[in-house]
Amino acid sequence: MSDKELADLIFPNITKTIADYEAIYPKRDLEAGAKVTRFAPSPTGFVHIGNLLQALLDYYLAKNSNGIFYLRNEDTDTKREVDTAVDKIMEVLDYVGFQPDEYEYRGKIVGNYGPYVQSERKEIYHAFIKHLIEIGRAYPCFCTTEELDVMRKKQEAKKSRIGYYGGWAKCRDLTNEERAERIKNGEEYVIRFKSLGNYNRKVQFDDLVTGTIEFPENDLDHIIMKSSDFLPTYHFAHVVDDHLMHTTHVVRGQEWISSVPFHIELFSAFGFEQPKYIHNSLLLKQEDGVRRKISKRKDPEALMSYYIEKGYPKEAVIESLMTILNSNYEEWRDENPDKSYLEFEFDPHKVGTSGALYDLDKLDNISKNLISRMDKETVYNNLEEYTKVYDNEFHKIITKNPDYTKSVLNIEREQEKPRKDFACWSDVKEQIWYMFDELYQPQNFEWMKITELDEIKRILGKYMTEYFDESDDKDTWFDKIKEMSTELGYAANMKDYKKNPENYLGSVADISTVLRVAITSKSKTPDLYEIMRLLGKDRIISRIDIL
RNA sequence: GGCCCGUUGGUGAAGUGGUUGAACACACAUGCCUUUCACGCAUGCAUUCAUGGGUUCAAAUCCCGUACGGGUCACCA
Repeated sequence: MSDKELADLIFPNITKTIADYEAIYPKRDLEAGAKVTRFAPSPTGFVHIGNLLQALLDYYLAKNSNGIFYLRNEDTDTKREVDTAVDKIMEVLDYVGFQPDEYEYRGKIVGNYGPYVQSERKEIYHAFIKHLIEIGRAYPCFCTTEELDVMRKKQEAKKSRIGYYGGWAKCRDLTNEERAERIKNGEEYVIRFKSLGNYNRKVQFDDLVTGTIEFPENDLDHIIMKSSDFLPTYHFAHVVDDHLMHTTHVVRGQEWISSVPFHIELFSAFGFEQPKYIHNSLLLKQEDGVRRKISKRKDPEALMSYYIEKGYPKEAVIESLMTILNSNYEEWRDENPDKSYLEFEFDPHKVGTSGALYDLDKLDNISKNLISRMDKETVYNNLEEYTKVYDNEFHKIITKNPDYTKSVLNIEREQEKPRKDFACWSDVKEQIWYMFDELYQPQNFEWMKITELDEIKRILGKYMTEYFDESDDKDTWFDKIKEMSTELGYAANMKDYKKNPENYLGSVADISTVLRVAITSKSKTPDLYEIMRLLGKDRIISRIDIL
């Protein structure tokens, strides 16, 4: 029995050939140097910050070169698949703004190289497997998991290399007649690739991050199609898909690097050109002095949902990730504050080869700087959008009078050196709640130095009756506070006070603090004059009257 | 255990044989400024590049060994 006949027996309904598919998916018409990348997550229900790092790299590579960035759903593991996973992926891509040029979502296919869901590409894989069988480079294997276990134990005992290769590959030397017979008898089987490699020889390949790496050749007859659902394994799907979709650069996690020799052999068995590889390192976490993989279960910050729910601006997340990728990015950003990150000249060799720690302090810093540079409209719009989803009560309050809210958000904002109060939108409420009567609940007055109620009332009483005037500008306003300080026995000038503290009851700082706390209940706020101006006379009086 | 990759400060790191007395940023500390807090400014924070040896006039940078860390060896991706 010929290989061709065996192939027909296994895939009787597959009529298209490799050549047919080559014609259906011709080379992409792109300008020279344009990169084609893909984000290819498996739909397990979570999007990890490490996944986003890859997506960023993919997106950047494509967009920076006028290429194509597409999304491929790697759902060949039906056991692990989660229904809502694809929604989560789309949500994250939408959040960071990495709009794929080609994708498939809710039955809609965008792009000419689909389907973009692997489970829908079964026929294609089968045609390619059929071809391999026809040329004698693949065969059915009937070994059960139990038999494989026994084999591995024997290999361990003999201290041999573990795996299905050489003399251990029992099904490799079956005749086609035997194979046909066992298939007809209904035995379960997988399809294995027939390796021609030699473990004692070396293969080299260039990884854009790590550089040249040398491995022993692959000589394992890996499984390329599973028996349970006839779906291909990752390795096979990678080769077929990235070839047909004409991916030029494959960005994936370091965990794949040791299977590259196998991928090399697969590509060459088909005579296909190989894409370039970028294997990026994992994001790590430091705990008790030990570095470990960041984990979905133990580290909330591992999941993209953490950043979305806290309301970090996407730009901040992207900036922090770019910094991890190429640390000279920060300098570039300083010099080019208004350029898009897509214009940055990225150097793959600069990507760290050992796992990086994702630093939340750094993220906060980047984000604070970023938000501090936004104008009040942008801040308001972002806050409005965020609270609409994550804090409905606050949303109602801030949208009641948008202009007022914007003014509040603008305190010490649109100026040379703006304040840096917010790292994310969920920080905002904590900083400005006292500006809204609906939220003002002065349970805890944060009195500082002056705590006796009599003295507080003396100060406030004098201020309200003799010095308060809504129409004062900032300088007069503060001059009056100084004047009052002197009158009450407090130093109007900080330097004088520091020189001879014993001459005074306290300083103008203490007086200001009393006013501040009386009006906001907080000891730490931005510019008091602005706050009072926005609150207005009536509300100031009513807040002071509570005391 | 085999095979790969890595190891520069609390963090990300720059650095590819001599202009490094190891950049820059974050964090931290102190001080100044200041009506509070921030902001801003200034200063400090690795006598040393995991470690032992070798090559060289010269090494964080090249070579070898050791230790440690990570990855991988599935009908998971």
